Amino acid sequence: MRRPTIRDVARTVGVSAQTVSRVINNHPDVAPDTLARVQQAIKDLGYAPDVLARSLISGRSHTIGIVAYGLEFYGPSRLLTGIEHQAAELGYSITLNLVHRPELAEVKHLLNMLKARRVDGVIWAIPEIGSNRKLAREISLDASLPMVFVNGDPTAVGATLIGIDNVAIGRIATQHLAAGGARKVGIVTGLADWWEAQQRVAGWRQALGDCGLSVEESLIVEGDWSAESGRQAAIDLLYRHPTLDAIFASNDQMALGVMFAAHKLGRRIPEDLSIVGVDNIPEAARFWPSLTSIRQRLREAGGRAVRALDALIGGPDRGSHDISAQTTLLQPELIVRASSR
Amino acid sequence: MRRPTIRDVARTVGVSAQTVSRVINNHPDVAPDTLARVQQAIKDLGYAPDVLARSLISGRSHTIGIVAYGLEFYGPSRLLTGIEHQAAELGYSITLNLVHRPELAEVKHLLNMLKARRVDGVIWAIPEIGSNRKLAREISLDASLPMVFVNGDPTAVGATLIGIDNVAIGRIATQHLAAGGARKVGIVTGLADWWEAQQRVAGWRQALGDCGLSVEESLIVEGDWSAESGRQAAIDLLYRHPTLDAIFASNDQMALGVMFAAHKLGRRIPEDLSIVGVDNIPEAARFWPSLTSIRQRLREAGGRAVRALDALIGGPDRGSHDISAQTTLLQPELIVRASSR
DNA sequence: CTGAAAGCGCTTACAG
DNA sequence: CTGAAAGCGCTTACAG
Repeated sequence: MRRPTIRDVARTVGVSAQTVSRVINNHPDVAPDTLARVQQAIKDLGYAPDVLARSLISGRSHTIGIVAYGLEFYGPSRLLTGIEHQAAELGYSITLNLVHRPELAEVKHLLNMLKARRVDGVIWAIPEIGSNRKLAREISLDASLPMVFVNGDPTAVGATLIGIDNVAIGRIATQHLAAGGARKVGIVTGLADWWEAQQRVAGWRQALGDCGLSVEESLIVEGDWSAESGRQAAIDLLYRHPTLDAIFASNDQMALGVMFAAHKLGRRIPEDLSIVGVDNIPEAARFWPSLTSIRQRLREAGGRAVRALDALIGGPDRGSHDISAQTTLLQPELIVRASSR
Repeated sequence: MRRPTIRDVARTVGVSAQTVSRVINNHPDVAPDTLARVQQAIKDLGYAPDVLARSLISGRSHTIGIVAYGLEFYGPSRLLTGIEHQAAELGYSITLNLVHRPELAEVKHLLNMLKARRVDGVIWAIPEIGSNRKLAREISLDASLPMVFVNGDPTAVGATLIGIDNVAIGRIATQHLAAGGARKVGIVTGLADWWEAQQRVAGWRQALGDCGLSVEESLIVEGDWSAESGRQAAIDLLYRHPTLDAIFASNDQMALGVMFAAHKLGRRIPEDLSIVGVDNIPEAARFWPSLTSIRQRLREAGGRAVRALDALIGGPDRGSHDISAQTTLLQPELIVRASSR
């Protein structure tokens, strides 16, 4: 009942284990007759090489470690889907590590575990909070563990990073609102310590400046990415600025909450209040009214991250290509619907 | 620059590798002085045992394989989060395999890969379509690979399964609508070949019968779980049955689409049309109007699946407990909001 | 309390 | 074209 080993195959055919190994690995120089008999035996016995034993000797596990966060959100889910898809295509398995609080303490422990599992590389896809990335980067360099970051500060020295241009997200959304005639544009940000949230605010500032609109700090309210926080933020904003005619919500869930508040307060969308969200989740088209949003190419970002990591790992001819750290920023795209003028 | 091995530690201290192994594994019978010196050396060198080598010899990888689907949906994401959380707690790593089309062909390939990776067990969380589960079950028995199924037909012989009572979901939703005075209750189903979708329809039928309401086949429209399909289905239903006063949508996304259609057609919610969804996604509370929905305890289902698998695998004293196949059905819960009378 | 030997399942030079 | 030997990093009996 034990799984058959390479030795079992060898015994069946009457050759050495070495010969079977050659067949498995498509080495040349196997007599056609031997080849056929070995292949037959492999089929008969249902033999499959033990990946663990192979990894032990080759030093490569063909596994990549994913450190991710907040799978209950749309963005991270899409990203993971993209990662898994591309990884499977390149022959990697994925070890998933979900982080609940992206804090310092866990970083070292996480990477130690991944190293002990001999992952070939790591994709670091938790938000940049405090110096957790810096630490991860240091450890990866120390251990010469290939690592690719997803999102976060692209100016971090020496790190390979695949990201979305979050400043552009804020800018595009705000420009669109201004172009539609908005004079006073509020913003509901994501959690303030998230890099992405900060960048979107920066884009909002830029665009207001460019359009000659005033930037008041009271136009900024922090949300926590949830619909409920969007609702509360909208109530705050509209109370502070009765003449507010547009709100940029940093994700679609919060935009939903903003809409809810607007309905409740009797503001017509988009006549009285224009609203733009971020993510372009599939449901956004069926919000009432349908939501103008910004599409991020998260699946593609995930796929690119894997390809970049694969290049760092070295592929078949390991180390032959010296890939220097590089940053890729994908551009977001505006999807106009009924919630904005 | 190479990772230190057990031999490096041994050499540093001046003992045998065997002694170091005893320290790592907390075996008794190590002289206190030796113990201390070995532990010091382990720290100094930053030694961590190679999980691969350990697995090779122990036959246990402390890794479980997850076969999942549709991470971009809320349900599967939550489930995976629950699985990962409990797995980490029990010391398992997770290998994630996303399936794009849950069809026959991939089953064998998938399980072969997982077996080659020497996973200790598998959680099978893709929808039951056709006989994909039967095949998976057979292979797992053949290979004596512990396997736990999530959702799907609980009457399948001999399989350990953690599920949600989907018939109850349909029944609770429909009873609630009837209790609110609905006389004609339409249903927007999920994809027809999904077990969950079928069960919810069955619950809807049961409840209509119990309440003495008529079950007409034209009250059933198939959706594909998306908001857009919900919108179209609602238009169909309201066209066929102008007197329809309630719609049960098999998930919240489709419920959102139903609401969209109702707004568009000028039906007031809930005065003219009551609506109930399923999943109770966080956004449901901020749909306009806020959506009555059915909560499934998916995170808990994930956690339970891991614990059940751990029991099958055998824990520390492997095989000492003979866990016979068993089924657990979690009960759903109605969350009443403004979309239903 | 401690060590020498064998082996988990495979692959990599090295002979022939 | 094929095989005997050594070894990847660890653990498991077996001696002492």
